[in-house]
Amino acid sequence: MNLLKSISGDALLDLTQRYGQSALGFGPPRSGDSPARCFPLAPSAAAAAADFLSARAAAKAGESGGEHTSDDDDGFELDARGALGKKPKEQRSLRLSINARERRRMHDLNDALDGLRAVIPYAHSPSVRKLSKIATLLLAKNYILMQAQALEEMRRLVAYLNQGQAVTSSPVAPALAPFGQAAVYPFTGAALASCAEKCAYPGSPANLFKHCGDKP
DNA sequence: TAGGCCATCTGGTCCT
DNA sequence: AGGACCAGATGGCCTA
Repeated sequence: MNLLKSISGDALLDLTQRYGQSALGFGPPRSGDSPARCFPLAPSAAAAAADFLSARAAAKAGESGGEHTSDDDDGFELDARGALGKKPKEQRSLRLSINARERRRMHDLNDALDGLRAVIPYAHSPSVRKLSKIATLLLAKNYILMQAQALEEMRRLVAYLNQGQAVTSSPVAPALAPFGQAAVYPFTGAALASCAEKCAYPGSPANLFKHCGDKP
């Protein structure tokens, strides 16, 4: 939490105002939260759940006449009933595969957000509601800014100590020497260029993780 | 009950 | 042509 106290800016203010302390891990658990809400489903389970939800939505739409179409919903039946003619089965299966792909894509996105939640400082507990998507992104942004600020302060401190060493030959400064500019600020100059080159993103999501080792 | 958050479907656009 | 990405629409669940 001390780290969070250092996070400044409108985003955090907004977060704390909108989510209260619960967003930062100190709020009471929300009794209504289902386990599925706090623990994202595994992809296979999520797909199964999605199929179940689709079927349920279709059933509901069928009985309520709602406009929200789904896999088994009115679109094709209307065509069959109406004057537009029946849609070919190929179009139907194409639509289903597109839906499945989009679902998978969104699950991947959610997995990535979960990964982000895992590394930003807030209480990770089953009794604490997980951060919303927007809260996760805003908190992550501020956390990054805070870390950059801390690095900058560290760099200044090391520079100061090294300066003192030049004058007094203090034994402390040599010990800190390995943590000099390049080591403390690894994302500048050649290091940054090297990283950018290694982690280049040549257009395919699969390539994004090739060098970084976060994903297969 | 209103509002927030979310999952899903869908059609459009861009890229490979 | 097929896949990725995006934004809008819709409905469900939950909390205040």
